Amino acid sequence: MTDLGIVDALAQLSFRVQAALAARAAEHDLSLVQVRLLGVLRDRTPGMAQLAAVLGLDKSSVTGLVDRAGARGLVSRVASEEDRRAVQVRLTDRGRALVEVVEREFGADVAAMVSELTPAQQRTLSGLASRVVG
Amino acid sequence: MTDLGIVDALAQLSFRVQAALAARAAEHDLSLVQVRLLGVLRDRTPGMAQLAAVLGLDKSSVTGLVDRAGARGLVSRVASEEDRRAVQVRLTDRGRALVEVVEREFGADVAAMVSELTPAQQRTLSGLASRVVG
DNA sequence: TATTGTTATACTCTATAACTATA
DNA sequence: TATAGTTATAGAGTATAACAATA
Repeated sequence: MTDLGIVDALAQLSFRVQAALAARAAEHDLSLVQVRLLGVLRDRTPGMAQLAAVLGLDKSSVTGLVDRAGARGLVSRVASEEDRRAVQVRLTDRGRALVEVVEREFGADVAAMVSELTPAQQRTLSGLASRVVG
Repeated sequence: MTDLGIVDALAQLSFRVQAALAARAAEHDLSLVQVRLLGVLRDRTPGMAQLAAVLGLDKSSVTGLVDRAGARGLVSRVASEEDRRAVQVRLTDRGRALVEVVEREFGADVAAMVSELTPAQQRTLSGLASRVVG
């Protein structure tokens, strides 16, 4: 394949990767944002303000996001014990199971996407991408 | 940096790249989708149905998208001469100027993002990413 | 009949501003 | 006063279904 140049190559790759994730999410009636929400909650039980910071959203946006995920039984709000103003958002078992399914499927999509590269090239790509984001 | 593995590395990289594009777009009051719309129109004057196919949206969604871009003077609908049902969507001069600014700024962002890699590594990354999307 | 495009409707996602309750 | 969170409101983005006009 012709080299697209670093800008177009990374731009197109990012669209492909995001499209794959969005498509897998959509199969489970999730948007990209909902998947990000569930993903963040896999190893944390943040408050609404922390969640807003991590997701790069206004806290009022997160209210609706958590409302809708909660209505589907994927997350729950737990009252904080130290601060009576605060809540902690956590994954339900169902939410955890769902995010694990989506991640497994998405992982397979990415693997397929890079399957034309040799294993050594895949390691090189992984290492370079890791350095860029690290 | 620790190697994240190919899935997480590409996922995180794609979020970074998309976030950079969205941020640059937002500086000009554009969404990611509006930027994609303008980008598609740089070298084409498609009909609404073609536009829907390229963007992966329903044609009714494209109606609103083009309406809003048109209200800002970025695109225009031109009646097709062959088919009296059809329109052709084209960039206005203002739309073209705007998309060129955003692309230049975004290109600089990507360049900064990979600036910790050596030139040789950047070429390697560009080549591998190009092969994946090609 | 099939295709091109719009309209009506409903829902998600998002931000700003105003609000309540607690610190 | 400051912080945690919600509510009210408005607008963008999206899809489905129904529609009009043309092919």
